[in-house]
Amino acid sequence: MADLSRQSKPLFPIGVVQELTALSARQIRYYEEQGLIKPERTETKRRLYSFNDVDRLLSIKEYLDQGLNIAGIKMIFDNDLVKRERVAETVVTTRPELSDGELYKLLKNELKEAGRHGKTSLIQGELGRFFK
DNA sequence: ATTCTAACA
DNA sequence: TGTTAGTA
Repeated sequence: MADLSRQSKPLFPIGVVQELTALSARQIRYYEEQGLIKPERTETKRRLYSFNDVDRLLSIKEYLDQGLNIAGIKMIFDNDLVKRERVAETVVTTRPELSDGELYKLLKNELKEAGRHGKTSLIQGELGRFFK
């Protein structure tokens, strides 16, 4: 596990995230209050966002102008976590002959796709009607 | 120069 | 959500 730590490493300050996501600092901090993201803090309380946080913010923006509210987005993220765990469990129980290295490679790709865009399109449509 | 928290003519 | 005030 080397690629994972890179994506979750706290790197950029809110100013950079603002440009990367085209979101206002106010919005970025607000989504944090709502529990959608959890950036690290420096010794002096300044926020540091990871690659994953930025990716998350971009997803939030998409879901938002698709008509979902904070509650709906929370459910989608929670559901993504369940899906990731389910995928991992499935692979492990189905192919016990895989070496750790092979298993890791499979999981890394599966998790990346599931966490990104695509696997959520189904539930996305459902939640859209109840939380907009 | 930047970011942070809190608050609202 | 924007914006502004007073800091760190």
